[in-house]
Amino acid sequence: MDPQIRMRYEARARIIKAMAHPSRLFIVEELQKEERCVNELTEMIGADASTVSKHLSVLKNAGLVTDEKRGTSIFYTLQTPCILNFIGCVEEVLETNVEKQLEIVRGNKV
Amino acid sequence: MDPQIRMRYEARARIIKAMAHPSRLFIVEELQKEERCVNELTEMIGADASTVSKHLSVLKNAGLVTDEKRGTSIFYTLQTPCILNFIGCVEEVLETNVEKQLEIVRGNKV
DNA sequence: TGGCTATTTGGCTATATTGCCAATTAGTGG
DNA sequence: CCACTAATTGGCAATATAGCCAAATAGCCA
Repeated sequence: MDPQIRMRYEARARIIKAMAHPSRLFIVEELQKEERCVNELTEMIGADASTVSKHLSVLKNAGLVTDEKRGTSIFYTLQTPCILNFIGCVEEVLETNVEKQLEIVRGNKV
Repeated sequence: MDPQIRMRYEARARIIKAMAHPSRLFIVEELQKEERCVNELTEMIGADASTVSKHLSVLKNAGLVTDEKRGTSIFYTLQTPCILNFIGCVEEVLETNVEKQLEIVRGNKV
């Protein structure tokens, strides 16, 4: 593959990889509703604060969220409204997979 | 986080993770145009055939592609047309990121 | 059957990711 | 200034991923 083309795919993959984790996916969806500070997200997720902080930094480095300090808290905001389509498509895939399994269980494919 | 909710996010993350690799992203986009056999994809990507085969199995396990044997070749087909939105959103993020960098370089933020 | 091509699998190493703890930084209020 | 809370960073161990080679499998055709 041409190096320039490869770089293009690497850039895209980096963005996608930033979302490829349950907690980060949760954060993205939660921030879709409203901005949240690290503490709130930490409680919701139920992991160590440092873990959540690192997840947030991954999302931030990918350009998916931005942060703003207010008082002692840092609030994170989603930067990409189109993520909605993203999740929608993923759900579609999941549904299709389950349907396929159902077919197998029912024996329609045999 | 509630275990059931967590499982939901884990399922979604698995799908997304399947796409979070340059070569697999390339494959997905290529299959959007037309079905391809392993050999064709291997030549396009320029990696070892076994590597490409493993990437394809990741995509297959995620339910993103299906395979069909014809002759000695195995053709892979994309199962999820909505992936288009996916990539579109990722591109949007990339563009926004570059724009932000541009602003920083130009000093508009200072 | 034997040789050929296409593909997958096993095995291995190198690298990346995750998540916790401990320590640090930074703002806030008494 | 001190104590307190919020958040990040460094470090470490466990686990996962990637990609190559070698070997196995499978279909095709002479």
